[in-house]
Amino acid sequence: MGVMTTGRPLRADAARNRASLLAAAADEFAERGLDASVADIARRAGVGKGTVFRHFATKDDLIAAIVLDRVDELTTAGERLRGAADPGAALLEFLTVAAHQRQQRDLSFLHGAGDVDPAVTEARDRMYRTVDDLVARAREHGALRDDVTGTDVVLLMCAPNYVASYAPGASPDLWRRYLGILFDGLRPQGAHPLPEPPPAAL
Amino acid sequence: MGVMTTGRPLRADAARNRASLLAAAADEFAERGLDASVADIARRAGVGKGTVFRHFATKDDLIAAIVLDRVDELTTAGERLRGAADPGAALLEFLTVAAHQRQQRDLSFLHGAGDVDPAVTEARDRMYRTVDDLVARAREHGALRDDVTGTDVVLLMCAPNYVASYAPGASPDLWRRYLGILFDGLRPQGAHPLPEPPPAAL
DNA sequence: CCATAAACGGACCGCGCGGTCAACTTGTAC
DNA sequence: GTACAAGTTGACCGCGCGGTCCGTTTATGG
Repeated sequence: MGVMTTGRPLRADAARNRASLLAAAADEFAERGLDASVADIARRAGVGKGTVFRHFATKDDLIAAIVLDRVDELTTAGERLRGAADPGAALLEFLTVAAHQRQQRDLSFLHGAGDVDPAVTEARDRMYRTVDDLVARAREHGALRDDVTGTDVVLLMCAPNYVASYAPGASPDLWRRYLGILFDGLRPQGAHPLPEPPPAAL
Repeated sequence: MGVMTTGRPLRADAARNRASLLAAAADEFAERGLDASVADIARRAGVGKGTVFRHFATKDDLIAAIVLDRVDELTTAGERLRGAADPGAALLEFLTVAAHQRQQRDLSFLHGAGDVDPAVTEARDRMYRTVDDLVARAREHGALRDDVTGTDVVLLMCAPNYVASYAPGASPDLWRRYLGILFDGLRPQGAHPLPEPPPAAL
């Protein structure tokens, strides 16, 4: 079951509620993690709990809808950067955009969110291809060590956020620091051989 | 409330059960995450659910007990490496030990586990100091960029496991690959200045 | 052996969760 | 203005969780 297949257009108020709901859910998940309760999300959006399930058949579908949005944003950013003059800087910029998506304590659910909805799988694949592309260009340009793959980058993408999320009182921009360290590790200069082969494509 | 304060020594079978319980819980948490149910843990250990709570007043206390073990192991490893000839290699070895602690999907709960038990806080502080020491030595030895702190390393420690945990079918040693990349990012050669100041001590 | 305290086990409790539903409200097309 | 479909709502359900409790079993010191 996917994101409620809408036959005809939504009524005005329904569309508004759907939007508040998505926003509230994104905030709530960002603050409390994926365990945030549907009731809390509804309250935050100023609607009844029943309304949530009218728009999204399941909590997982709600998550899938948010993931879909985020992934599409990322893909768009990636495609915009495909033509950049400096492919190395473009890859760094892409990773910055990825990590910058709010303070999202971690967007692990980017991978997490099961494949309830084929639209999510498809969007995710598109994003993976975009990353592959950015990685290939950066490597050709000598800005990236030649033993890392697009899959590596996809996996590493969320790490700065994850790491920073464990420093309680720290700056909300702390992830930039760890992205800096990560990116230095991805540069070709002074790269040491890696002990394990790259993982298969996701 | 801490790990059950034991007045006198445990009965033989009780000690055995306590050990199975700790092992079963570690396995279960590693496989299913911290949401694994106490009932499942009890079943896996071959004891009744009541027995779990006889040994650990609370699920959080059980977690704390495991964390305490792991942290102490780490500290021991760190202290052993303090005297190593090559402080750079020693730091890498320490990070390897840290990530190697089983396939633990992530040992995030290392930070996570609230400060229910003062013994945990104390053990954690000891470990932090050990890391500070290893970091200082590595830096003095020119094996580590001079803008990263012990706190940075503590935060980064779990990243390789975290990253690898999102590659479903991959090698259980995949974390070594990402530890390699991370460590290259920590080397002084070709380090670019970091955009954010280091976080305060945890 | 036996007496006894220690340890065990599983039925039981209250809670909060995701999800349902039938009565009610409201936007909208004519 | 009105009729009706679309939308909303909160009480309600079943479930599985962490945690409790007491009748039963068992290790152990003398």
